[in-house]
Amino acid sequence: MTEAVGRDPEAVSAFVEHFAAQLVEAGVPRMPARVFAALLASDTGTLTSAELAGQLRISPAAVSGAVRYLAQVHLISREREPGSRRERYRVHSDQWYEALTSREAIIKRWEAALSEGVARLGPESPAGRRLAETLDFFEFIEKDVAGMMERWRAYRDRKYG
Amino acid sequence: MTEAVGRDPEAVSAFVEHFAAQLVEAGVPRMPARVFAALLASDTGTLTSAELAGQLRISPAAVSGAVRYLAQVHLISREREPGSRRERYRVHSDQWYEALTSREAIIKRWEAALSEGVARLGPESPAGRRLAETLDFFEFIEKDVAGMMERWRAYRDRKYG
DNA sequence: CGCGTCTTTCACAAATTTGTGAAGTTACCG
DNA sequence: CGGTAACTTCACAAATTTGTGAAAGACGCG
Repeated sequence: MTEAVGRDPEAVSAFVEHFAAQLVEAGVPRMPARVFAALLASDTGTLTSAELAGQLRISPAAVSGAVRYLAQVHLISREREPGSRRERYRVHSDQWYEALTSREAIIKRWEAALSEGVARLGPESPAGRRLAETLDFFEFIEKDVAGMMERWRAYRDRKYG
Repeated sequence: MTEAVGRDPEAVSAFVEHFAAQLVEAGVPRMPARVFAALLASDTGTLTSAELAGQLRISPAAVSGAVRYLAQVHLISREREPGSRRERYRVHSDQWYEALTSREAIIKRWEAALSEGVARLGPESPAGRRLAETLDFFEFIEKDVAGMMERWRAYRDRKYG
């Protein structure tokens, strides 16, 4: 066993389950949420599949599924330990919140749907106008979020070096 | 039947189902998503329970459940038509995106969980530091989002009067 | 090149979620 | 004050999702 479990397994587990529960409420599937929280609470920010299975008391299959999900939405990356078929999963400690908050791909699809709606309903109809304004909002947000992340990085660099 | 169905029911329905599908993918339960999309695509921005049930081909019970959900997360408001037991549901056309994007309550709970995690794991441990920085991020975001909404309103007022 | 370990895939059982019909409640209207 | 239209609650059936064990697949190592 590596340092992964941390000094006080009880404390780690308490945090992992509690934080995961919040993510679940926000719409994240349960296993991915637990895996993600476990990674976040690990000292190195990385854990192997076996460590995750042991710590969370779930089957390797469940780890596999959760990890695939998290990688797909770019919340973690998978790296192969050289000289082993062991895989290491890592939180993108500097980027993961962007994935959680901006969700660019999803917004893009919203925009596409709205845009089509404007065309279908007619840009001059009251409903069409409402949709157009909504679309406008998302386009605005999308640009502004980029700036916000910029500001965050500046703030963080100043504070944490 | 009021103007609720719009000029081309086919077009309205196509948009409603398509947009709702995108919301569902983002984690919104199906019925609330459909009801919300229908309201968004209505000319007045309001529909009655009966209109929703008819247009979406769902039972009054389903409308009731969806509407309760949407009201709880402040995506719609319910108003009583004076002199009728009919209820009218309305999209908060100026505010609904804030509810969708900032999700303040959820972030608050994330912050609480993170804060507790920092305490439990120790602010000086590597994991504790990671959690602390994450918490910091959310606090930053929370403040900045307020500013972003401000900028949106200014932009919108200029453009739409 | 084949052994052993780690990971993924697959089919299924369990648990959860979803939407419905029907009964129950509320409150307008005569 | 009933009658009744409109909404809500409740219990349940259907559908979906979730996590598992078992088997198959990948791949480093000897």
